[in-house]
Amino acid sequence: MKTVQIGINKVEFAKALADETRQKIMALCCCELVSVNEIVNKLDVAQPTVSHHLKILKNARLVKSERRGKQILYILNQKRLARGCCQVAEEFAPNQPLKIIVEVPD
Amino acid sequence: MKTVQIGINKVEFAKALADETRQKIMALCCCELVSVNEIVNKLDVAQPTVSHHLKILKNARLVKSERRGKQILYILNQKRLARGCCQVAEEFAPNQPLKIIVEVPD
DNA sequence: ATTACATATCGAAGAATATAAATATATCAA
DNA sequence: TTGATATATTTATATTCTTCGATATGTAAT
Repeated sequence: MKTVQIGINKVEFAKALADETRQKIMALCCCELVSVNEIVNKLDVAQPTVSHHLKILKNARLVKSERRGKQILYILNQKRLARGCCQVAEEFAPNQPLKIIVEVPD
Repeated sequence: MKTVQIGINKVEFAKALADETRQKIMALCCCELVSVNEIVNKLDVAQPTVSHHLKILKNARLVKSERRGKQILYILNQKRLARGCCQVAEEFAPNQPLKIIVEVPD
């Protein structure tokens, strides 16, 4: 059994979240595949800016992407986001009342 | 009935977490009251730097403080941290498998 | 091959942030 | 009140980050 990736860099994780524009992008792609242009059109920022933020999210593995024709579609990696949040909470708030997190298989 | 404070500013929350030094400080005061000097001595940063970071954490309500004599003691606000994490997860990862968070009263 | 379209990368400018030295404020002890 | 200690604030500097125009790369259609 190989171990692939243990944990998440909490600083990188938090930095990826720490921007208004990136949070807007995350909201847009949290639940469906969206193209870069769709994001550009819905936000008031230039295309290179969106690409830049997507790169940061990609490096933090918070989004996945796939090409469809000329477009590249992005979607949030919900699992990774949730794990990051849990990891931060467990690290810094270990005594919180009692938090039982159950992941039920499909 | 007065409403006091609904939710947490997710950008401010993430920004407060998005620094290596601040995460070290949070780790140091996550579970006990610590003085500024204790933090300074355990980290390799100057005292004004620590005060600066504590102020940011305080503004985000992620730490509480109280004076004891000449010292000011800080402690992480675990509840607020946990709520921030949950709020981020719920906002951006609403479809995560099945996450049951149960808070059991004392 | 050429053109059009979609996205990425480069480079520069400005804004925000982290850091620390110097100084101010507050508390305690003598 | 003076001196010592602890922390905060001010100020300056260096670094990092965000943004966008210009340009490059990649894909599809003709």
